Amino acid sequence: MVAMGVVMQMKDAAGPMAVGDSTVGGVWGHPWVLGVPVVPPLPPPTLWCPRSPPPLDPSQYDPAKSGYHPLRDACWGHGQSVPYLAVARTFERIEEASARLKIIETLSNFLRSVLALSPGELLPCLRLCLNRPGAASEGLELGIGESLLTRALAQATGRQLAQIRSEAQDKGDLGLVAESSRCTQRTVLAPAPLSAAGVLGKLREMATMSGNASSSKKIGIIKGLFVACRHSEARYLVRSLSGKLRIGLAEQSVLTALAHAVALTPPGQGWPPAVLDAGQGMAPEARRAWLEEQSRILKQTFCELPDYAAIVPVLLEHGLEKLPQHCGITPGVPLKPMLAQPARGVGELLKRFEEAAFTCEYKYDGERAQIHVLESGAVFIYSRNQENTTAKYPDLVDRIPKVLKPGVRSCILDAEAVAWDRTTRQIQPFQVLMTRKRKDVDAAAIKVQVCLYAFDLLYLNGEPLVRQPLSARRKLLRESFEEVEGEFVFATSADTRSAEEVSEFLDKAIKASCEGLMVKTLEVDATYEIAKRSHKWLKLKKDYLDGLGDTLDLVVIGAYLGKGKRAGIYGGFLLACYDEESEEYQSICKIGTGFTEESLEKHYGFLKEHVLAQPRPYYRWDSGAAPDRWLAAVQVWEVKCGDLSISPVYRAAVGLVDEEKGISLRFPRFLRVREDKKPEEATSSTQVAELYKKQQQIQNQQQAEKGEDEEFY
DNA sequence: CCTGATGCGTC
DNA sequence: GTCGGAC
DNA sequence: GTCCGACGACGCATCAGG
Repeated sequence: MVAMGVVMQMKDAAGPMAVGDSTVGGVWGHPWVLGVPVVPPLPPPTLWCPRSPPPLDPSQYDPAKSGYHPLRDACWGHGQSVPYLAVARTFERIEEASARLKIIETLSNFLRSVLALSPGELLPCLRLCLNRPGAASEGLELGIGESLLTRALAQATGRQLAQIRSEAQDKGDLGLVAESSRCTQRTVLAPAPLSAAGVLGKLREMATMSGNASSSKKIGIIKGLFVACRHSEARYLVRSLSGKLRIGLAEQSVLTALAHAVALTPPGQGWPPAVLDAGQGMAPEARRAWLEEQSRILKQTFCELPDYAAIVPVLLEHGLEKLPQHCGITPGVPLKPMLAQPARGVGELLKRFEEAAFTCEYKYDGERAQIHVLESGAVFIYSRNQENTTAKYPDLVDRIPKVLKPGVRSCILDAEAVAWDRTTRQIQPFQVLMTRKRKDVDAAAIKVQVCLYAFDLLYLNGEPLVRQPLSARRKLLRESFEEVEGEFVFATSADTRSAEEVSEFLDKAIKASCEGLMVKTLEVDATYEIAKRSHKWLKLKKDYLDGLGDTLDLVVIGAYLGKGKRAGIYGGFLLACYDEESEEYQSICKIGTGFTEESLEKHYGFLKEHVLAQPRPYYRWDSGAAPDRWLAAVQVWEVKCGDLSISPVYRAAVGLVDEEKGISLRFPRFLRVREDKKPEEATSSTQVAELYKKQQQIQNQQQAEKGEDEEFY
């Protein structure tokens, strides 16, 4: 019954906001949005647009050309569906550029044509550009990865799987393989050209498929799309399916481009549109400032309502200026969370905040939880990325009403959900939290308890609080909730001023099983306006500080071929510690960050000379972490990490902490080559085990166990 | 029915 | 999550 | 400072295949 209730609530809240995307016709049919045909009946082109030139050849479409004209330079006609090739051409031009302004202008040009010619397809076009089939809260998953995609490609081209795989490794991009492979699928008739909306429709269709044989059905759809691909379409289709567009375009640039497009070529003008460049005649600086302001409006709205399905129809009907009147924070709809930037030391921190008053809070090692309480009493929980995690936390859903003080009718709360041991009354490691079930959780069967650490209040009783400073939000937070130990408490904080106080508080946080501190201004620049700056807060962790945190000296024993911008060189490496007892190198983690481009090139040049046909007999590893290339143990690297963890796949220090399992590193990054160390002088298994055991979290846990034992005897 | 591989989310 | 590159 | 895309460990959910 409880689960049922949750489901009902979710449906209710889906309400007006979660518009969703209706499937947009067939791949090649006319687009339908919200069940209404978006193509109005039109007289023949010659009658309504006498000077309309024949549409440009889509393969020549160039949204990056200077002086772009949304109608004349488009490659489709008014009311026609947007060719997928226009999208692919746009991606090509964007991929070629590295300057963001150029990228934004190119995308904006394409979107202006969509606005002028086929506004009903704006949403699917945006989704393709973002490479998301739907809003995060829709929970759509393609369920397509490299493996499935490679199989589909092999089938469509009639080539061997191994051949596709090896070419993909060489090129570092399955999309390029697809583009250069001839499709050998037979078709009775030449397939009709792909439309943007049609491709998105297929993506959404695949995302909703599940159950037996769903993989082969998906492969069938991919093959069908692939057959119809022309020019660069295959490249971007495959990249979309693999989830990595790799063209240097993502959310922020899409938002800017959309704002520019809507501002320059306003929707809702009828046909033919009178205004194609509303910025025409403006002085360059005035035009720049105006576009900047338009973009700010859209971004602010998007942060409060990150759902294009809700925003786009309003944009089309009312324009950009009036958008905030129609779209804003709504309980039940997740909003973008404030993020934090690393601070490399207390000094940097004080310098960044200058004279402004700030507060330090414990940084809890759990999962971000944005908790919505609706007027109806319904409770929803969202993750940092706006995924709906309500079903994962029925215990929290039940708990929230109990901690609300009288008079709180609706609110949005920012908090961290942390694993909590009720017996020892202690915080548990992140790894424990992750073992909770995620779907259809029965509150009565929960094994890992969770304590909520609340640190912000974004909405209260019908009023958004995001434009108020943290001091005011925090006051309301503390006034609106009742603390219950181990269930719902406010994040421990200290409104400090001096470096010494911050340092002391950091040590306290670590002793309390936290990762470090979050540092936030209280009054100055202290609003929760993500659009203005998404990383307003600072985070301070031991491992950010030079000379602090754990570093290990590890041996490179394997390498992985790089992808994307690391194509042609190694993109990651397998590291090992040295076990003096057995004289083995035991795998401990992979590493793929901390390198400059230059150092990566160097590593490739040096290590490719040490490739082995077989791993050495004295390498100990698990099939789950086998590298593309085995390497002779010739070089030691200094590596920094966050925590050390018990690992299901790595073998370091196996038998020392756990009988079966080895140890691995959380957040490993490359620091430098240790030219002065021989491989046998690398960090030993014993040392790894010691590092594991000396972690504060583990110490605290063991302390608690000891206490339990004493009580027992 | 069970198991391993894969996908995708958390950090 | 961390990090470096381009702007 | 912002934005983006390389890459990390790990665990649940799902599905193909034995």
